[in-house]
Amino acid sequence: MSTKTFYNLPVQKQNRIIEECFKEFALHDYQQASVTRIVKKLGIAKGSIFQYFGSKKELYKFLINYAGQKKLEVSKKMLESEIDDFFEWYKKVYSYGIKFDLKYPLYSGFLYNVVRERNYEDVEAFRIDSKTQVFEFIESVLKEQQLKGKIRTDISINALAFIFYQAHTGVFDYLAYVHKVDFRENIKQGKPLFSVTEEQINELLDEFTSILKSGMQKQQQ
Amino acid sequence: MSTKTFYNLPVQKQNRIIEECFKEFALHDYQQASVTRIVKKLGIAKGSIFQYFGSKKELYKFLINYAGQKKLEVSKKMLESEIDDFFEWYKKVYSYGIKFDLKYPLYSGFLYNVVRERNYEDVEAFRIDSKTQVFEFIESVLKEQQLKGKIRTDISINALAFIFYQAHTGVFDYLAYVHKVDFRENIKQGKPLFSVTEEQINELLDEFTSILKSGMQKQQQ
DNA sequence: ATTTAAAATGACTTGGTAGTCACATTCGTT
DNA sequence: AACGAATGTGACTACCAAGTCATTTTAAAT
Repeated sequence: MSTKTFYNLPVQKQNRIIEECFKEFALHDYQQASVTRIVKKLGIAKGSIFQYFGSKKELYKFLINYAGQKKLEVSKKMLESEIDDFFEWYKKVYSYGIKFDLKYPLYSGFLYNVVRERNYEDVEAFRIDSKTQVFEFIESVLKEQQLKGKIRTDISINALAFIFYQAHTGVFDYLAYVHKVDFRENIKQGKPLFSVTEEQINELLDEFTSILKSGMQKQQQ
Repeated sequence: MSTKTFYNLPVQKQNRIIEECFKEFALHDYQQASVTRIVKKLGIAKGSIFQYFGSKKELYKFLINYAGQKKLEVSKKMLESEIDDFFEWYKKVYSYGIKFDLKYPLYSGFLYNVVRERNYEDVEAFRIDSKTQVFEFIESVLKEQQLKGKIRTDISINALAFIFYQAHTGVFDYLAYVHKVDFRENIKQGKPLFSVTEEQINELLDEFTSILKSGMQKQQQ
């Protein structure tokens, strides 16, 4: 299915449609998201959206690529930069993630859902793909750091990468929990997913980094 | 809705029904799980299941309580025991979780789904409840350990509790990832969720614990 | 103004769901 | 055996979903 017809649309209409789709898929998982509801809200015919994207599944893929592209744009420079101090770099990765959320709350909310999507029959495969990519990237960075002697050699990179991955996907849950934020409500109202100050973010990052760096155990004096 | 009629059934039939329900809800999330499919597989009338449990939602709640009860049974002694060495205790908590899985793979697989359920309108509330309970338990243990001087005082218990919670719910994902296990396939075939040796489990626990205990940073010699 | 191609439309099909309820069957008690 | 209560049944309702497609509308080209 080509999205030729869609791209012939006036850019403004394209954006309206995209926004509404993101909203629907940010508020519901794949299965519960309804194309019928999207077209009703947009006031366009049902046939149109299928003309533009072919099927619900292809629409979903389109949105993943679209949001992924935006995310890449924001974090590209950061990902390419040399890693001097690993933990400082790691903090930066986080804060970029949070900046992306502040800039594109809808895409961020959508990706939050994608990562947690568990609809095996239909779309689990895309999710696994993107997970593997992120995972392997983390692994490669950690291996490099281990070679440089920055990381203990008696723990498996696998386990470590997993902790990082978990922390990475879990940071939003943590913020939601601590600051009692209701993502869905904010998405509904077109607000940013959460409102935290730069300070609060840094505090959080310092804590997480410190735990991972030196452990939680009280040092003997 | 009372489950009186259900409990009047021969125990064997009760168990058959419960097993099939767990299977359905372990293989699908709340929304995609189908009562129609359950009754078809059981070869009983649709009306019966509604007579037993009232509604899909109440059936779901019943299953949560049922599996939760079983889990409690397995881990009760462990949870009540004095915490001598925290990290050893923590390892025990994990291994009990894994033992529960080996003993009751179906319930374990079901609870895996419950924790990840994101169907806000219907059942998210139960999930939040159980999450808060686990979370607060972890927090209380950590606070106690901090008072005993076993844990650094310069990191927030909140953040730490979150890492533990994440690790707790994530350990199955990790095992699935590392050992390339397909939970769903195993559930379908009535097998345990995964087959790992005691050794492999201990290795894993040692790694995770070690990272959390002393951090990932290479110590200066 | 006419022709033609592209785009928009929404009633319709197909297939799924949870839940209902009038009726049939079974079971325990007198 | 007869009665009455408890239990089992499955066709049925009401609903909503994705996707289709003959028809209409719009826009562009001649």
